[in-house]
Amino acid sequence: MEMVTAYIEVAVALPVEMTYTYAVPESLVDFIAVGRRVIIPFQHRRVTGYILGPSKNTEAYKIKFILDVLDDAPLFPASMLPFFRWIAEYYIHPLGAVIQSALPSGINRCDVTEIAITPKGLDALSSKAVPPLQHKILDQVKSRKYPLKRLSSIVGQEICQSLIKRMENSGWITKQQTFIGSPLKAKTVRYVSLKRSDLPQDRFFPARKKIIDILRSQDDISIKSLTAKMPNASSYLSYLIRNGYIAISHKREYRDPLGEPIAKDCPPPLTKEQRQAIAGISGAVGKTFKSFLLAGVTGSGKTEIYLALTQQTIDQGYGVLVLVPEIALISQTVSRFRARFGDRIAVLHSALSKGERYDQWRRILTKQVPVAIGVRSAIFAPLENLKLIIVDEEHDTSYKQDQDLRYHARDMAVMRAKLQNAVVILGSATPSIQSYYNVTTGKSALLTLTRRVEERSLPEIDIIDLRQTRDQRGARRLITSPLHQAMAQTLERKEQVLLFLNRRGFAGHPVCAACGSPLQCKFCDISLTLHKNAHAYKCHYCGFMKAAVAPCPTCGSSQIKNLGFGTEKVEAAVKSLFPEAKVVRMDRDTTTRKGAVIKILKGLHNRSIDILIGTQMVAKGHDFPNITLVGIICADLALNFPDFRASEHTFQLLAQVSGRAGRGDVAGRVILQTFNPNHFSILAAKNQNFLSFFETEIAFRAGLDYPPFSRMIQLKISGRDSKQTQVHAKMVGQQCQALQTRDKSFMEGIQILGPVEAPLAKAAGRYRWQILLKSAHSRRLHRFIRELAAQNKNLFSRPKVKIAIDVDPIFMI
DNA sequence: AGCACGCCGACT
DNA sequence: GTCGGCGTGCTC
Repeated sequence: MEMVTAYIEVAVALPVEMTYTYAVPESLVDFIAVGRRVIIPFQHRRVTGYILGPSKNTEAYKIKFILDVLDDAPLFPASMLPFFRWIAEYYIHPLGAVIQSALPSGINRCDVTEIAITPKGLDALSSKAVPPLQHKILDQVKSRKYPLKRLSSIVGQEICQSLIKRMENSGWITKQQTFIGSPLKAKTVRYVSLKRSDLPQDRFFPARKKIIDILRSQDDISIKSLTAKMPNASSYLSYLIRNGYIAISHKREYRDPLGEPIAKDCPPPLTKEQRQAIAGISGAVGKTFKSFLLAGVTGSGKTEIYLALTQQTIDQGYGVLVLVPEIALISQTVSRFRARFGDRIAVLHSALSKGERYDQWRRILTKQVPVAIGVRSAIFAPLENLKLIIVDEEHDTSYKQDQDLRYHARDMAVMRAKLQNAVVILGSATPSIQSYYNVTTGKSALLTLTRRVEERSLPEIDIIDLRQTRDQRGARRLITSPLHQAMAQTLERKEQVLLFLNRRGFAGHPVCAACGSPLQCKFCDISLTLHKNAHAYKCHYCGFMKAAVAPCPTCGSSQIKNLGFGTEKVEAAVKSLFPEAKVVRMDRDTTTRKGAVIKILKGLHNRSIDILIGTQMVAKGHDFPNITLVGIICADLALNFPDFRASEHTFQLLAQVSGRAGRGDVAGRVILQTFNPNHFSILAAKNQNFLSFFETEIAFRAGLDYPPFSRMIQLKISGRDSKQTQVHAKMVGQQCQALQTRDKSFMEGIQILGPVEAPLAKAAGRYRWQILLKSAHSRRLHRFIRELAAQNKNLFSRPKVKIAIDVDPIFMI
C-alpha cells in the first residue's frame, strides 16, 4: 500500500456543489500543484478534478487516493483561483463546473459505461423472441460496444438502469467502464529554415542544393509551400536536418480577414485627445485597480489607444487581455493587434479548432506571449501578471453567455481586474447604460473622444416618417422615395450604399388567407419566416424548416399570405429599382459557407459591390471605407421587443450602423426610416447624442426600479411537457413566497415577479416559464436564491423540468 | 452527471 | 408475487 504523503482539496469537473479531499500517494507527490488536473475515483467511476490546494479537511471519514496527475504544468496560474471562486459564488455555479468552462474544452478524461454483447446475447438475438427495445439494443451492439448514453439517443428513448441490469442478468450483455479522452495535440504549421549555407557534396546534390537555394532567398518557409514549389522536397529534408543544414520550427500562420498575411504596422501619430486619454490611463497601470470608460464616437481612434497602452504595459513586463465581441468574422480590432504585435499575441476565437485553442492556451500559459485577444471566453485566458484588461465595444450583448455558466464577460473583466490589481478599460461609441451609470456614481472614470481622426465629420442623419410616406397607389414602400433618390445619387458618384434591416428572410408573418391563422414553428411559439431563395419557411429560433409550398396546417388551404418583410424582400425591391447595380446581401443565410464573408468584404474593397444589404452583422466590426450612404429600412424592429433594454439596444444599433457611413475621406449620409420619428432613442441616434439618450433612459429606469437601480436574477424553468412545466414553475413560485414569509430579512427589498409563461412560451420543443427576482441589494438577492436552491434541492435538480439561474439576465424573452 | 436504492402501482 | 417507473440521495 502506498503511503499518504499529502492531502489535497479537489474540485470535480461535474455539477457538484462540494469540493473533496483526496490523499496523494508518495509516487505522485512531486507532481502536485494548484491548477493541475488529477484523475480521481469518484463514486463508481474515474473522473477529472482540479487541484485547488492543500486540504484543511483531512478528518473526512473516507478519503481515497488520487489515481494520477494529468498535466506536467498547471493549466491556470494559482492567482486565478480567487477569480474562479468569485464566479462560482456570484453566478451560483459549482466551482468544478466553473473551472471546466474556463479551460479549453475537450481535454478532460473520465469513465463512461459501455455495453458489449455476449455470445449468449448473439444467440438470443438470432434465435429467441426478444422484447422490441431489448432487440434494438442487442442489434445495435452486436458488432461493437457502445457507450450507454449514445445507445439511448440511437434507439430514441431513455434506457433505464433496470433494463440494463435485466439484460445483464440474462447473460446477454456486459457492462464495462471505459476510460475516455486523450491529450490534445497542439496544432501548428511546420517551417524549415537554413542553418548552414554550405552545400552537401554527394549524389543527391542537385535536389538538396535546390532546397538550400530556396531557403537562401527567405527566412523560412512552411513545408507545405516548399512542397508546392518542389513536390519531392520532403524526401530530402530528413538528411538535411540530420546533418544540421536546416532546422524545423513550429509556427502559427496569421491571416487577416481577407485571407492574406498581415503586414506589420507602426504606431501612427496620435491626436491630442488620444494622447490625453493614454496619459489618463497609463499612470494607473501596474499600480492599482482602476476602471475606465472610454467613450469615443465611431472613427475616433479607440483602437490606437488600446495599442499604445498595450505596448506600454508589455514593455513593463505585464500581461494584457483584450476582449472583442463575437462577430461573423474575426474583427478588425484583432487584425490591428496582429499587425502591431505579430506573434506576441495569442488569439482565442470561436473559429479555432479544439487543438488550435489549446495551442493558444499553452502559449499564454508558458509565457510565450504577453497579450491575449479574443471573444467572451477569453476572459479566462491564463495570463499570470495581468495588469491591463480592455473590453472593446463593451455594450455588445455577445459578452453575455446564455447557457451553462451564464456569465457576462464585461462584468467579469471588472472583477478580474479588481482581484489582480489591474486596470480595466471599457470602450464603446455607445456605452451601456450600466457602464455610464457607473461613471456617474464614481465607480468608473470617464474618458471621451469627441473628434474623429483626420477631422472627418460625422454623417448627417435624415429621418423619414414611414407613417407619412405612401406611393401614388397608397401602398407603403420598403424604400421610400427620399431613400431611392439618395441611392441613385450615391451610385451615380460611384460610391457604395449600405442598407440595414435587422431581420433576415423574405417575410416574417405568413398568414393563411382562408382561416387567418399564422404559420408557426412546430417546436417554438413563433411565426415561421419565408425564405424565398431556400424555397422554405424557416424558424429563426430552432432552425426548423418546411417547404414553401406547404398548405395551411390548420385548414389545408394553400392561400398563404406572406406578410412582413426581411432582407430578402429588400434585396428584391432594390434589384427592381436598380437593375444595373451589383447588389449583395449579408446575413446569416448568405454567410454560413466558409469564406463567404471574406468574399463580400473583398467585393466591397475592390468596389465590385454597389449596394450591400444586411442585418446587424453589417453594423459592427467592419470598416467599409467607400460606403457614403446608409439606409435604415425600418428602425423600429428592436424597439418593439418585450424587454426593458429595447430602447438601449435600438439606440446602440442605430448609432453603430450610422457610424458605418463615410469613414473614408468622403462625408457620409444616413437615411433613417421609422414609424416612431419622435421616439427618444431614435432622436438621440439622429443627433448622435449619447448623453441625451442616457438622461432620458436613466430616468425611466429609476422610475421603474430597473437596473442599474436594481439587480435581477431570473429563474428560467423549462420542460418538454407543458402541464408538468407549469406545475413545477408554480411550485417554485410558492417556495419563493414561502421563503420570503419565513425569513423576515427577505420581506423587504426583494420583489418576486411571476411565475409567468415566458414571452417566447415554447422554444426548441421546450415549454418555458420564468420567475424574475428584483432587488436593490445584490447581496440579499444572492442570499435569497442560494437559500431557495439549498432548501429546495428536489425542485432544482430534476431531469424532466430544468431550472436555470440567470444572474443579471440580458436575454429575458 | 450518473448511478443505486427504495417506494409504489400494474401485471403475467 | 416481481416488473418497471420514478423520486431521492450521494459522490472525499
